[in-house]
Amino acid sequence: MPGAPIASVALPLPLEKTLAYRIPPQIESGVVPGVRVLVPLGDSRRVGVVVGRTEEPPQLLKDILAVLDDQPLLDQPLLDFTRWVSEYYFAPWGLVLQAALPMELRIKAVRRLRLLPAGQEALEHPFSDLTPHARRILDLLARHGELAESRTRRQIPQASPRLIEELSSRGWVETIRESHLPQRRPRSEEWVRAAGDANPARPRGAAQKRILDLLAKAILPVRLAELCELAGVTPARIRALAKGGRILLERRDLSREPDSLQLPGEPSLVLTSAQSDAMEKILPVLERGGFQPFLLEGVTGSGKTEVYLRAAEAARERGLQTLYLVPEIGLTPLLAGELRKRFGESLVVLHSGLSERTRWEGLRRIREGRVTLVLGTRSALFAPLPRLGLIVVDEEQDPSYYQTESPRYHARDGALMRAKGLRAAVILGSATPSMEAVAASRKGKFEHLTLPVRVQARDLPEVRRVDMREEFRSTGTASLLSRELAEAVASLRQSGNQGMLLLNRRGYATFLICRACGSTLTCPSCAIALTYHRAEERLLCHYCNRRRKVPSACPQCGSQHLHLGGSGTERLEEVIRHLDPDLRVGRLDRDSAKGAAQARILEGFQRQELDLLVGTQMLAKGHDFPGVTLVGILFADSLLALPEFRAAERTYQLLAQMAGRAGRGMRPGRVIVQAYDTDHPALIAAATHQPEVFYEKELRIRRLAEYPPWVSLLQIRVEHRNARKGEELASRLAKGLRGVSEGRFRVLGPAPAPLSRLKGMFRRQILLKGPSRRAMSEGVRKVLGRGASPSGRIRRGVIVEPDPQSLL
DNA sequence: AGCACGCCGACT
DNA sequence: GTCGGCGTGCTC
Repeated sequence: MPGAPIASVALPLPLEKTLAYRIPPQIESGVVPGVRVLVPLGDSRRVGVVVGRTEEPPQLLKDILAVLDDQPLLDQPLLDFTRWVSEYYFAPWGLVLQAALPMELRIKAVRRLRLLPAGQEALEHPFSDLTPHARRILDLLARHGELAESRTRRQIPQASPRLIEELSSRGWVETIRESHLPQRRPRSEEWVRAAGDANPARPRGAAQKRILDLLAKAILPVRLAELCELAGVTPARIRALAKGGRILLERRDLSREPDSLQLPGEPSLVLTSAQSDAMEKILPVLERGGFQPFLLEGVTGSGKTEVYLRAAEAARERGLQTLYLVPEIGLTPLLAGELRKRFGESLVVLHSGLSERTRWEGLRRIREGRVTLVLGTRSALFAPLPRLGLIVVDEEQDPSYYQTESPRYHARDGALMRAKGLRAAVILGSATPSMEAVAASRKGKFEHLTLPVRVQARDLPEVRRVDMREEFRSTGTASLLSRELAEAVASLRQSGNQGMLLLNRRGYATFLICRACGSTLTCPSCAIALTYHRAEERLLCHYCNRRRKVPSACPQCGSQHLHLGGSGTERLEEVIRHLDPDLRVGRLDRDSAKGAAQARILEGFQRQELDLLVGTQMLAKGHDFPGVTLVGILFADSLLALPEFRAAERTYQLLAQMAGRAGRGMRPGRVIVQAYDTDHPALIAAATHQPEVFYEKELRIRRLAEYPPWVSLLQIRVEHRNARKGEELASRLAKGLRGVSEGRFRVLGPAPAPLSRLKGMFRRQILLKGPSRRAMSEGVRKVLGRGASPSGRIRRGVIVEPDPQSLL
């Protein structure tokens, strides 16, 4: 059959290549790039995305079974962008597409089991040689007739694939394969609005208050799902409120969604002169179009958000859409409210916490083209906006823009690339920019915009460094809190001020050591000390989450003299309670702030029901707390001990952010930084509010040590259950890479990773360093890619990370 | 990813 | 002697 058209289809599997399928004539017109198709693969069916057409047929091809969309889900530029991400980050194209269209590529392959007559007989026959497990399975199937394999396994855990295979080969049961495509054609959705009640009833409970507050802030009606999301409540809660008549629920027919209303915004704020200057740089770029990145540097409270919003409004006036990326959406309910006010229904919020349905709905609205602004986290980078003219990346230095699991990508770098392809503008905003952004603006690649002062000219807090070596020498004790910090905490209550203490380790004690033999309790599957959590009374591994009881004697030598060493937030909380039993203390870390608890703690603090909040770096993010006048940072230099080239940068950023939390109200703030290495540039710069001092020094260090932004890095990590085999593989790869490097890059290692074993896997790493990213990628492709493994299969246990964010 | 195939160690 | 681990190849 010559001349039959052939489509290239990317499947959400770890495949290096796309697969080719014949296009049956009946569906030919529908098979265009960007639509999903159902295709046969092996003996199952999969959903893939058509990425193009090919000519030469390899040989026997299968037919596309069905086209699943009337319209492409991705236009050509977006498709091109996903291909770039796939190539740059060594991630299978299909997996990148799946990240761009979450869930929609998944097809449920279900295996059902059915009892055959022979099986029925075997069951009834008294002398059949049925094992007890087999009998239970057949019995179950006899009762149900037919059952999904997963349900069978849930009821009878022994129903292994092997056993089922055996039952099937004996002709007792039959396995039937089915493929379910998720059906989703939502016809309507529910919206919530505040009842225009003259005398609104008082809210009962925190949840109700949150809901009503959010509604009041939003002014316009809000999607039910979105409100649930923002308030952290279930729809049932909101429905209950609606029953009471305090809010109104309305169902909207989606096929007739009204054009977005544009309400007059608030009387426009007067911009500071720095904000106006920034706008004057940005507006002409939006006017004439073309790729142009800006680095908008401004401390917390300097008004970056207003610049983003004005730029987005300007883009809207020119018929362009804006993508607004934030590190975490949970921290920005106020932002969402503000955007809703100014963009009304032309705003879509996208993030990974949304239900599948809500997200699908958001994507559908985006594709329809009436959306002018998308607010979202990392994965919103792939929002299918057809007229994207501006991308905002707020807090561009935030590590959560990097996705640590396949497909690995950096949303900030991706944003720059996507904008380049579309000839759009990018605003990267930060109070504490990444070294990369600073270097790029020095080189003139980014236009540097600065918002130097806080709005309303509030003073920066005084930052005091306390040398804990000195403290130990003078007091003779190793206390968690220096005298100065302890006093400051103790005086909080009478002054009516609030404080925050940052200690970047959760749990009670960071290790359990045997006084007799000196061994520390480590996780059996990770090369890491177990942390003692007092609330749970368990030892916890912070990497694999394994937990175990606290042994009463040392497993090594049997001694009972076990000592809890190192302090985490749990112990800090205890120390404070001891210091001042009347102080109202809250704790914010991953243990205390699971789910809705986080909002509750933050709210309690905001309402001044707590005097002091202790916690991990979760404290550094989040809302404004005007009552905070004291910020304490314990072990401020602890990150610096890590073998990480970004340690100083992260330390500086954390300290500067924390310092920004103090004194945001009218009262002056005070920051106490406790450390051993108080003279480190990161600490000095943060203490003296002189970012340029830090950046200058750090840039110099990075140049000497040959680290980004001066050179590019590419990390290859080999993970293997067997240490020896992992090492062999890593050595082979390193050798291969040296063979192809031709002096264009250096190959360091293989060496054991600093975290040498995690979840039972031994980890080794190879680091490539060089001026050209492309040269390194080519080298890797030569050694790992199609040439090395003709199958196009991606090697298991070999993780390629371009521009690694962390070398642990 | 899931699945089949083929190769070596520790059990009936 | 086989069961079953693991490494490798393949899916259009």
